[in-house]
Amino acid sequence: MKKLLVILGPTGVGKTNLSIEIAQHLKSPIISSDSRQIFKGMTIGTDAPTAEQLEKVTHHFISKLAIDEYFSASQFEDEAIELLSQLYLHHDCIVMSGGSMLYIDAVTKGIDDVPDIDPTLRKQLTDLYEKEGIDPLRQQLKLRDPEFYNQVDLKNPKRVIHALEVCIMTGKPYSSFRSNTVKERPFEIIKIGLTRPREELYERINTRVDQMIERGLLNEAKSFYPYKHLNSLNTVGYKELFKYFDGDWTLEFAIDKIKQHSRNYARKQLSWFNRDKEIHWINLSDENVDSKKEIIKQLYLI
RNA sequence: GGUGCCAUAGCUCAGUCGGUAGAGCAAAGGACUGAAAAUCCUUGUGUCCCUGGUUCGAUUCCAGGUGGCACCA
Repeated sequence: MKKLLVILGPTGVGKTNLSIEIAQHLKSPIISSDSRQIFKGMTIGTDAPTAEQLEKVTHHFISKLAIDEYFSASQFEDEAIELLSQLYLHHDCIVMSGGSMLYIDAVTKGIDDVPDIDPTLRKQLTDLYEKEGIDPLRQQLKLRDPEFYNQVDLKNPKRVIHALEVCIMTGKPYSSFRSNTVKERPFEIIKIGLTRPREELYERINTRVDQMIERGLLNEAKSFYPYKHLNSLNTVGYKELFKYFDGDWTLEFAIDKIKQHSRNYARKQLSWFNRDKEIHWINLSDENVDSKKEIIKQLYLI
């Protein structure tokens, strides 16, 4: 059976380099599961693979979209699954690497099919939320989908809005689309989680941010400043610099915030990954372990 | 050297008319099914600077000390 080797882990742990080594060893391309590296030009701020690294191994879903293009975890699922079916014609094992939790789950577990949402409707509901708060949205959801109303985090506007827009769009309760099942894939999935001691990870994140600044993150962010309202740019490393460009923050403060928010993101990723019992963890700070060999070993154990 | 003000959570500070204390930020933990680097939730014991005095009881009042800031010499 064909295999999908998923290499995941918190930001800054060292996924990119190790993934390239593994992919070269397996003669596999890399499918990136990163919701921000997929956008063109966001290279320094997302620490996307460099031109040199891209030359070593073919990467998919890197610098693929313009920053104003809509994309979702579900689209990623469809496109990645389709791509995999083609790649498996010539490969037995494909490497997928990245840290976007929902994107990884979309491919490995699947996301339920929900009809496309009309952007006008989303805008309407978002406007309503901004004008009148979340209460009217909750009330509507309670009427249209009492089941989901009882499960959802009612304080989270994105969840409530999304459920409601599906209800309105389809005339059916959102919960009727939720199957709560893991999709069967025609390939085996091996998940390798890369980790490091918390302090070490944070140190790496901090120094990486300083390096991004040296590599020219300011110019990169400045070129996106006119598009700062786009979802793609609601991203750590950019949104803080926009505050600096706005004159709200000093540069020093903005850089500290990038570090802080990157650390918070890493913590959040770990929190998500920790409940996935299928992940085989490798501690990259453990010098007694040859990480590459360990991953290859895991690949053939399964 | 003199005078005044300040000293409380990792940081900035509030407060206790004397009964051992609480906000914001930070931090930690968690949730997560088509925006996910997004969005949201939960969590506050700390020699209340030190020593002595008054008091049943002091972080709170008083005295001295130490440190910081300001002003006057």
